[in-house]
Amino acid sequence: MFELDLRSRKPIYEQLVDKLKELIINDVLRVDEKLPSVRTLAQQLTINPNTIQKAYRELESQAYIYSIKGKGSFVNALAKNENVEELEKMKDELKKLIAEALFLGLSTSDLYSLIDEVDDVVGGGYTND
Amino acid sequence: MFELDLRSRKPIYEQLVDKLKELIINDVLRVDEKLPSVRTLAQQLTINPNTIQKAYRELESQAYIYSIKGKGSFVNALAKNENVEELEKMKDELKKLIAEALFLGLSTSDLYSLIDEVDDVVGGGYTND
DNA sequence: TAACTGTATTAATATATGTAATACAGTTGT
DNA sequence: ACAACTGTATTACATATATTAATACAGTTA
Repeated sequence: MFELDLRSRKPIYEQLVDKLKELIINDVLRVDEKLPSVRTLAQQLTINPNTIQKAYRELESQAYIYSIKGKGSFVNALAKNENVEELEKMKDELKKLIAEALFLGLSTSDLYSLIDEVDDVVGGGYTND
Repeated sequence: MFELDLRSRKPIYEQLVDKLKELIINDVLRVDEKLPSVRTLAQQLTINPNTIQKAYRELESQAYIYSIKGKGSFVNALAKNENVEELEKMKDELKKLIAEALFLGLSTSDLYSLIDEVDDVVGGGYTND
């Protein structure tokens, strides 16, 4: 399904969260699609089930997935704009990064291009104009 | 000078790096201006000098400051576009965040606005058109 | 020389991360 | 009902990282 860098200083569960978000965002994992079970994925990646669970719990708290005891974990039909808190965090993070990028020499048009580039990839299906 | 959240899960030295970057980027700390000494700042913030040093070392490795033994640490006259490696990292991070932001419901025009907003604050003096 | 700078090292401690083993509860298909 | 699967929780242990502490060395400055 994907690969992890076990030697990275970045915690495994964080890598997992990032990768799964990526798959969900890029529509590789579709709404209501079942994710691998905690134990199955742990076996595939040869890491501990608890670590998977930690990642899933984090994804659930961010409303990317939902879990049902006995059934499994599934991709959430994400309510756009519902997660106001997450969205504000996101904006703050973006501002910081943008300021830093401008400082390092990127131009505003460089940044515009970056947005368009990403928007093309994700299909633009998420914009609410 | 600034405040830290000692209870945060984010390491103190990382908070320090972020805050100091912010001050440098927003021109509060100017080129060649002397930063507080390791020991002074440690005393002001009531944290350990080693923690300050760790932050300063990180800032130095990212070319935001330079340090001279016996004299002090100073804001660097940052060579724009020089730090190619940092810039690529930056772009990758930005792409991830942008994809996530679009997914969470932000529109491309929301993101454009965000860029303009930040650009106004930092004065636009860093764009290389 | 005294008092300041950055830098380095070693040790002790606390917290975070990951593994391991085990248990409990809900679902599904036989 | 049962077996085999799901998520979830707990406890313990090992390891890595973060932080403090004490101390030392080297360069600068008045």
